[in-house]
Amino acid sequence: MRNYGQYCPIARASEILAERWTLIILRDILNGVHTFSALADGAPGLSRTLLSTRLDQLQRAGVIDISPNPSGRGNLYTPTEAGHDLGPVMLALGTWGERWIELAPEHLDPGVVLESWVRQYLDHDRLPEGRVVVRFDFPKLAVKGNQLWCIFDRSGSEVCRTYPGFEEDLVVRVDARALAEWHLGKITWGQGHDAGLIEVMGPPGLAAALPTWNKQSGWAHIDIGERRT
Amino acid sequence: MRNYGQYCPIARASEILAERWTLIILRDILNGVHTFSALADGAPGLSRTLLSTRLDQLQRAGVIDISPNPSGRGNLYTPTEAGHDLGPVMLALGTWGERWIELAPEHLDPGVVLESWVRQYLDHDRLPEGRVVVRFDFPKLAVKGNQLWCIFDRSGSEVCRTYPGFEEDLVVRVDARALAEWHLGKITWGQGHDAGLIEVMGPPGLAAALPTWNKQSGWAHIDIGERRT
DNA sequence: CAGTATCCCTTATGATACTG
DNA sequence: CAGTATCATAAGGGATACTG
Repeated sequence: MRNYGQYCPIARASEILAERWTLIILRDILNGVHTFSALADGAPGLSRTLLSTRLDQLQRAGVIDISPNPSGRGNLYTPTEAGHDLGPVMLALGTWGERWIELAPEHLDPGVVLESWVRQYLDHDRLPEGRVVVRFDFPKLAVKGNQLWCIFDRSGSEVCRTYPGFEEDLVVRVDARALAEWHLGKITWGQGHDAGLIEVMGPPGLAAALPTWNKQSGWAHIDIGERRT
Repeated sequence: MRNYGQYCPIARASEILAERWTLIILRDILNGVHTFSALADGAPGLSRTLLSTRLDQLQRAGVIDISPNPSGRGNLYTPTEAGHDLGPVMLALGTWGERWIELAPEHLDPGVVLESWVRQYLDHDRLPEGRVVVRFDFPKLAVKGNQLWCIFDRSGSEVCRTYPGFEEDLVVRVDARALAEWHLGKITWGQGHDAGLIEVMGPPGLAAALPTWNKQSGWAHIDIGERRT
């Protein structure tokens, strides 16, 4: 049953929002991700079929608009006013999640960690001129998938799962959890470094610059000290 | 895939909360509904099997406690501290739902409307001594299921789908939407009455008392005037 | 009564192939 | 590339029967 039959506002909202992937997609749209492919890239594990279905449902529910992309092909998926108004819901949900749901190994897909970095936390204005290619080694993982590349570029950065063909400027040996906690504002880069969880190899200037290319996470302020899980 | 693989707090929270029925069940538990049967009654359409599964998941996620019911048989399902802390999430979600999701006919199961009345909005302290039996006729509906009974009693009220065997003290002809909107604080009883959507037959004193047995809805203050759906 | 195990079916979803 | 239609499959969920 897709319908709860309840007039309660929580039930009405849940009919639309409490579906698999829906909130993830909406989070990204609200964060400025507006194209089909970019949404797909940000959610590995979500099939394009299902993404298409969800976007349809959100449009019919009046939460997003779908309009042809003026520049380039395809559509643009943008929040309606109702969609924008989901901000407080996202904030409440994320605040709760950060406080109460422990960061478990299954939350630490390194590809997602790097994608998030590039999409959410990277401050392109702080990047140096030109292209910086960084290889990330995740030593804790099985050999398959323990190496990823990031291409940092003011005009658009991206994550590659295979050698991108450009020479590596830096190599970073890093624990996926440390990287995630750094993004979340739980630890500083220096703390990760001192704990031996982050190690950067390459030109010292560039190595020192890497952690400065970031914006502050919106979740950093949440106090999980009170948590008793 | 049950897991999003994402460290983002919204994703972590969604893994647990964004499942079918989960928020409905949690809403009820947070509202003081603590037994299996009462939870099942409050969610027609939810099978006991699934309810059982969801309660299990919520316990494992640390959102509720399950403990033997000291009085009576069965268990008590109560919020943990993490569960209590969902209050703001529920509030944000309900506020959004009330503002943006129109009350459609499929939200107006009259059984649910009456159940909600009895469970959420009824102020037992204001009930008169003894038992008051009220039949509700929902004239807009097909013959099947258009009559329901409520037994109002200080020691516990309930909804019956068949004639409960007690003589009716009042008969109410009512539009399900009007009743729901009254509960939500969108209209007053008098407005519903004047619009011909609520009609009470029976002793005038009792008829006048009926709408005074209520508590104020928590959603009443939400301004949907700005909504543009 | 208060659940839970089992079985079976429906629905949801992923893979693939396809189209503008 | 940006999706969408089709189909096979897996997962989710309901009915029933069962247990303390």
